[in-house]
Amino acid sequence: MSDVARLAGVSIKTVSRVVNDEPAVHPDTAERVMAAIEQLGFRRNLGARNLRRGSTTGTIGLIVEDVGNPFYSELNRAVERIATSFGRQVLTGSSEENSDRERELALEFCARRVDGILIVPAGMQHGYLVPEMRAGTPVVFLDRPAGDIVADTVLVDNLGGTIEAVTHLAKHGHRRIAFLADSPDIFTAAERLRGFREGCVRNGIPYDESLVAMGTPTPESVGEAVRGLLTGPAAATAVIAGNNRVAVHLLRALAHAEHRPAMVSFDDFELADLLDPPVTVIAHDVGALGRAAAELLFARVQGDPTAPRKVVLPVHLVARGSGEVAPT
Amino acid sequence: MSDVARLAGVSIKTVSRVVNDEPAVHPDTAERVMAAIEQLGFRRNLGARNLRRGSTTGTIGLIVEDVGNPFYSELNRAVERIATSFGRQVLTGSSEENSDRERELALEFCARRVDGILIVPAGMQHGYLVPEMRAGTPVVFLDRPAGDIVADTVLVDNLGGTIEAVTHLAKHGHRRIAFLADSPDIFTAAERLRGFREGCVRNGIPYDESLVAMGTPTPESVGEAVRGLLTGPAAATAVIAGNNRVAVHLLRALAHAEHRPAMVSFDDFELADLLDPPVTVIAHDVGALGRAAAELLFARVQGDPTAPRKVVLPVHLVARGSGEVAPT
DNA sequence: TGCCACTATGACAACGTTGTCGCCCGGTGG
DNA sequence: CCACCGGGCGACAACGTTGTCATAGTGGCA
Repeated sequence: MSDVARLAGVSIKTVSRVVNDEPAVHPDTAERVMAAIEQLGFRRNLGARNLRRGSTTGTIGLIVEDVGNPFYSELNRAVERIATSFGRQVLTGSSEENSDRERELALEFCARRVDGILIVPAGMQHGYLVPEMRAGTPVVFLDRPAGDIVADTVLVDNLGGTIEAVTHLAKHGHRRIAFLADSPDIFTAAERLRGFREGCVRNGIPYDESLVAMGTPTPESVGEAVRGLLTGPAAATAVIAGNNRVAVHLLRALAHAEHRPAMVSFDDFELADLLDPPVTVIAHDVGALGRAAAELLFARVQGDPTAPRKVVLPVHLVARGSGEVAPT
Repeated sequence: MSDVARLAGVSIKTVSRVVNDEPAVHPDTAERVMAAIEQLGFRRNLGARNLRRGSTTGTIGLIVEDVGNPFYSELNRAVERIATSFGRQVLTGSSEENSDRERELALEFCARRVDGILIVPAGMQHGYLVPEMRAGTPVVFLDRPAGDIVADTVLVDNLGGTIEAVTHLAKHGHRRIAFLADSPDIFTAAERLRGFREGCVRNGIPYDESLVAMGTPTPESVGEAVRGLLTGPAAATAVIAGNNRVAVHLLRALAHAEHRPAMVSFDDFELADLLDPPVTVIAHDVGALGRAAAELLFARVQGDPTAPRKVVLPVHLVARGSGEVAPT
């Protein structure tokens, strides 16, 4: 900036005025300064600017499990849209379902003085965020709640959705329904399991623990669960996949099975409608999840002082075929 | 920091020493400072630190067309992995295939003094980056080349892959092959079209422009193209989808068709193997693309002074069924 | 003519850090 | 006893900006 000032024959303050479109600069001077800026390829240092002004940095942090997972990338996109509309940029990070990594990312974002943080928590302990929140960094949890602190949260109706899935299958005559999901350490999986039990109760189906398989979904783990739960005389006639990852592995495991169970997947996913049979899903609007959380965050950034809110977004069953077959 | 210093009864420089693990601090003093830091919830301001040290900011920028597109989110993930291994964080942005937006994002990243930029360009003019690059911000283009400047670039073999797709279909007896792709303004689409023509030539198939439909893929545009190209007496017996978006729309448009053409998709996509018939694709390793670009970027960040490199990654055909049917 | 208002500009401090340098003190060797 | 050394610490400047205030010049008006 001082180079520009020297070249234009003005003080550095005048350069500052020009780059900030402040009035009270003579047009001729402004032009000379612009020319110098152009010639030197000057671009103002936003870091220094933010430091001096003590204002917001114009960035927010987003922590998800895996930015490469279509579910989270759609979330990312929705968040980015809102952030852009508020003139902010997004720092993203993948926690990889590791609470240490989550913490590391969150604290680094705080050190960068992001204006706020959106977080799909991996861990259950968030006391580490208390000082940061008290220091004025708003935090909104999405898809899963905070572990041990009170904070803004946006969730989907995991419980209701899974009850609906069970009821749907029961309506089509199924009494032996298997439930495959991610590790119960993950809030959404635990909640959906709760919905599964409740759904069984409501439909007069005895809850059978041996039809439940939970754990980090891999092709192998899901394949093994399929062999265990869906074969033999006591085999389940229907299966609920607890999230989109499980569903994909499940579909692959079932691809070459002689007879396939009825199936409902929690989470919609691309091409579900084009499979044979098309997959019935409990769909929720991932974009809406991201938007709601981001809008809540920006309300906080702009000083909304109301008590922490908890928003639960609705889900709905999309019947496509895989869930509407009778037990064999 | 001065609050911490006051509370601990030391100078602010000593606090700085403690947070930086500098030697020459008495253990007792360090402990007092740590306690004060804990009590006040102090976290050092990375912006101020970077300003003072004049060092790198520990961030890189990534500009893609749409962070929500599975292709780009996988890229994002690969880039993030490398960035993490170099201790950097990633600022992401979606250009939405708009060159003004691309430029805006890139320049804002520069204003934030990112250590480097990875960009899937939307536009063809990149002169605006020259001052930034000269000022020391390395830029690596990926998936598509820079428009009018010389810069590091990592691409995939669009030409060879499409030739391979045509050859594969020709080998199965097809002579009337349709080509559906994104707008020819997009490098990859143009290049794949070139491969399509070259593939026709090499296989002794007359290139028929009326079998080519290009443009931003929407369900409607692809549906219309399908009606035009794949029906009637002169209908194509096979079709090549120019990218994953086109492929998905194409599959949906074909879902209820009475007889379906043979099909090959450029870009692999999730569940392609589970469709009926499974979709034959020209696959390339998106993760490798992201890794190669990010590694090249960090080599530049660390001062690699060699001439700009151009890397072309190989692609390979994965035969799954949809491309191995004879013309009807 | 004298004064005021206003425009255009610059000097300087400050944002929160860290690099440089120098000071004080206790111990060590001559 | 003194010179010297090194450990521990603080004062100060500087990074690149911008807010505050001061100043010089200009034109208008009584």
